[in-house]
Amino acid sequence: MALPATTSSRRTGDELIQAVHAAALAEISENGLRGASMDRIAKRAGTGKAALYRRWPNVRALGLDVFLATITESVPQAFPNTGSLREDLVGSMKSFTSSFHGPMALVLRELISESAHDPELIEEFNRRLGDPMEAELVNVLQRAMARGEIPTKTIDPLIFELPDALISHRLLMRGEIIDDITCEHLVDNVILPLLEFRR
Amino acid sequence: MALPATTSSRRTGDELIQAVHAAALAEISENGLRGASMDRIAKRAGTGKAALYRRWPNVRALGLDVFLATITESVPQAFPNTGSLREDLVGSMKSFTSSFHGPMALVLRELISESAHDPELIEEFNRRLGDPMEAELVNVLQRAMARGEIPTKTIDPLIFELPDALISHRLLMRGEIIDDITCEHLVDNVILPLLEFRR
Amino acid sequence: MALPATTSSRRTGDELIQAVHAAALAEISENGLRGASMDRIAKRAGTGKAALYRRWPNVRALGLDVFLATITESVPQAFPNTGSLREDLVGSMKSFTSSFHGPMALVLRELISESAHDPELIEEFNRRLGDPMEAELVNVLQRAMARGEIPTKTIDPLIFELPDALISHRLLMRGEIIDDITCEHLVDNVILPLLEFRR
Amino acid sequence: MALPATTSSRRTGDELIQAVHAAALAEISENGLRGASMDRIAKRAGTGKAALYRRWPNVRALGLDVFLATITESVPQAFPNTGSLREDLVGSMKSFTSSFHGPMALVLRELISESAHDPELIEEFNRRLGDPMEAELVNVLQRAMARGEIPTKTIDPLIFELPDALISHRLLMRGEIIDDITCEHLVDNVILPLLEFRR
DNA sequence: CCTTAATCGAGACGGTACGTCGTGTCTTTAT
DNA sequence: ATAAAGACACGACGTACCGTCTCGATTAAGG
Repeated sequence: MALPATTSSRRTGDELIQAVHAAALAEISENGLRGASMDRIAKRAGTGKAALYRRWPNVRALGLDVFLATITESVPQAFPNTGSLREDLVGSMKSFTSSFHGPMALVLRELISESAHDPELIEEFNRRLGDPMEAELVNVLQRAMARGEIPTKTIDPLIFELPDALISHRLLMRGEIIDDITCEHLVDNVILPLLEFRR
Repeated sequence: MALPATTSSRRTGDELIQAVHAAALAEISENGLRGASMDRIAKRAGTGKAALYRRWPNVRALGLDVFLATITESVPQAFPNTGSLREDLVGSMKSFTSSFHGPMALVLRELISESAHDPELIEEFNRRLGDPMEAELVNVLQRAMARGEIPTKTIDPLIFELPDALISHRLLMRGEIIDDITCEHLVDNVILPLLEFRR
Repeated sequence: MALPATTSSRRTGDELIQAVHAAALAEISENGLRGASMDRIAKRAGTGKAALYRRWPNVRALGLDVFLATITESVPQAFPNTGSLREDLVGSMKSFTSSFHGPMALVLRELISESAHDPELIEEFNRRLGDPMEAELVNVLQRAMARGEIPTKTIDPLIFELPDALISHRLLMRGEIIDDITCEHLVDNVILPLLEFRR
Repeated sequence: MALPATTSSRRTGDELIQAVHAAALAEISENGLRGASMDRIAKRAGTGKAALYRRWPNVRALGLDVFLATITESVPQAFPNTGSLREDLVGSMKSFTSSFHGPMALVLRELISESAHDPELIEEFNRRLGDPMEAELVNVLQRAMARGEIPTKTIDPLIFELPDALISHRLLMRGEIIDDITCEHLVDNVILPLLEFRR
């Protein structure tokens, strides 16, 4: 019958990591990334602290790992290709923001907050989420240029920053992920005008 | 008779607060707002922890107080009135950003970071710095409307958020206050176009 | 109509002392002499700490004062003179021990306990309670010698110590004042035999 | 191969306890049990407060532990058996009292003093020192009865209390352990007469 | 297959900071 | 001058975490 043989009392590798992820997620949801303690996560996961510190240097790194593991499941790696710049942009923003349900938004908030004290966290975050997304965005824009929706010229990098900045600002200050209406509003009234979008 | 006061061995009210502010500033500069400890601030200020906790509930509140006390000295309460919207905007942004020298920028960074865990901090911050600045900005824009530089219509509040969002984003992610050139860039390529500025 | 004129908001001298005594007694009953705090006593008495420290150097001294003020009201200053050594001894012991009701016994217990750290407390205690009692005891014994109940010779001072030692020992270890039966037992089976009492 | 162990940088169990005992003894000798602080004991022992609180709930319990550990090394567990009741009694009292050198006497004083606030301390004290000694004393008396030195009848328990009471009374009030001469005096003029000792 | 090395669970260790409380002194305001 | 109120400087309290380390038990790998 090939049962997975978890009769054992000790867990190893992936099995353990799953348990820790679950424990960390619970702990962070309850106490925030800031209030989470390695002690409690270990207790919750039914393991010792050493097993945690062997894999993650501190709570932040663990938190980021859990966050990204959870998010990258639900965030589509490729942005939509609708044939319309507006739809591509709105769609990708919506799909990004909508992937943060309740607790995940708060975890993201705390990760952003912790960025101020942890350059490695920023780096890892960009490497695993920011950079891929930026690359996709570039594709979206290049397709729009090819279609003639926007002028073929270098795009002011400042414009790239605006959505990120706005999302993190709202999240930090109000604790809310921007909703779908705000996404459309941002695209229609800020991004597209600045890109000299026509039609 | 003009005796120089302060013959006393114990400090009272304002005198003590000055000492604490200085101590807290030093401590925060060295260890960050996050790494600052009430113990050490008290020791530095030559007082006891009780005197601190009597006035501030935690390090964040103290940090904010010190920050605002320092900043509100150097930030001009009224924005410039040059007769030109562009000059008004660029001038006020520059004067705002340039008031954060070295350590102050880092303190601001940490305050923004801590905002994620402390709604009262946000409130106090807005009350003492954000709101007055927004009011001034409204004046600037009304003057520009009167002069006919921008259309007389309600301005999308999203636009108000962009500078704040950008400043805090850059500060969190890169630890830098945006420089004068970026200020001009932001005004010329983002704000003014979105305001439908003519001439 | 000669009302006692406590219309004033400030109390003076004796009036204040009465209030402090009452407050201290309440505080000590609740928290023990050890757990009593000047802060709370002042608060209870509706006065400031300065008024307390102006009169008593510390909680122990105040406690002793309250204790003696209360006790010396109820302890008869002179021992009985019944014409019988046994009756004199039993009577004086009983009248002494029976003057400690509930809370007072605990206060005495704590005073004895604090004696270990406060020589002045011992001194004051002896001066105001121990010495007078010893003097009375000497009278009792001299009368007995005159009546021929015990030999006319110097009495071993060790015997004087036994009742005190026993009372304090029982109080410290068990928290109880010795009862009337034990008083009689002590006199009949220890003190009188050692005094070579006849008949 | 007989390696000398203890190459480690961290101490474990017994090793740590030894260090703490030494530190506590030093601290108590300097500041008294009352003035001793967990902070300082930890500092002296080169450990953290947590390691102390993990084992002892407060300074008193630690003090008692140190005291008993030190005393039970030097106090002979079995009383002498000289064939003479007087010698047995005097010998055992002397050997008991003489085991308190300088600082130890003061520690005992403070422990007795603290007994007033800590029933568990009394219990532990009796369990580890008082009860064994009483058992030995019973043996001494039974041997004396067998030899016919004292009448074979139940002994008034009050008599058992007298030495303890006297020792603790002297210690509390004068800070002194009774000396050898007083021991003999007590045995010859109080204990033996009350036991109806003959010869 | 059996040893050897690694990892697991548990928790102690040496530290640091927390926020509260109590002390005894000192200042302020008002009687 | 002294009462009431409470701030001040100090330092101990007992708790919670941190990140490291130790320890025996268990398991996986490799010769």
